[in-house]
Amino acid sequence: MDCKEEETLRRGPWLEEEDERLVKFVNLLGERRWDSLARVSGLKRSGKSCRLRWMNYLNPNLKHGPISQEEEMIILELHALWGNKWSKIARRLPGRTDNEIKNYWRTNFRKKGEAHNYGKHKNDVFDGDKIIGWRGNTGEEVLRKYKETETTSKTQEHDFDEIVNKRSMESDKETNGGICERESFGVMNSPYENRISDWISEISTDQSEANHFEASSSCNNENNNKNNLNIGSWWFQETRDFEEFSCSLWS
DNA sequence: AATGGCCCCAACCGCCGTTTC
DNA sequence: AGAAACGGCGGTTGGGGCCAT
Repeated sequence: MDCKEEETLRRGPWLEEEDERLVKFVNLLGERRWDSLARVSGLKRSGKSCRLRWMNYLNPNLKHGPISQEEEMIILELHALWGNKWSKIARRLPGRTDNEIKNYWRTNFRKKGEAHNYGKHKNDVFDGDKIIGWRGNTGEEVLRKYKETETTSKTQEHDFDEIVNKRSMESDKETNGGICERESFGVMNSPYENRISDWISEISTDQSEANHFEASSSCNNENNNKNNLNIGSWWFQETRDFEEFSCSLWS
């Protein structure tokens, strides 16, 4: 990225239309090569900025809303165990980001002292130094909830990885427009997330329509027909101007 | 109503490890 | 093998909103 380009990079809060564009391109290109994605999308943002926006806000796998008591407990326990390993802690909390946990920790515990809130709740029950009841939960309940979360986390990671791997293996015979149905994990609920979900559906529809158009307009060419059934190929094997294509998505 | 202080959180920064060429 | 690009991570900052005065 040259100096001239750097000068024109946008910073600060993301606009809704930028979000929309980023979602479209992440779903087309995948969550990787962020610098390239930033370039071809026409977004005047750095690759890092795009990645961060996706990872911390736009990713439909994210859970928005307040941290639950169980999550808070897990954060406390894991922070005691691992320290400021926010990403490591985040992996144990499905749908939460390292940034979110970091902010939550700083807001709720750092100033007050890590153990300050731990044991101050009216429902916390102690046996000497050991907490045996946490905010109305028995020790067994807390442990069970933690283990459930751990299992859910692993299951979701596994399910998603499996889909990604499957998609990777099937890349030569793609039939679903390259869109990974993340909402199938049941973690989309806010209006904004629903909106994003709509965008994703739009892309899928756009691709299907485009695919159909290409298939019908080039019926004289058998090879083209084969390629046109492959949506991933349709987007990228053609020698079309990607910038031009990106502008059409932006409008 | 104005304002100052505080809180929250999105976004940025810089460093470092990993991957790619 | 080495350099460059990329991606991940933890720390920091800045702005908007809320609340007390």
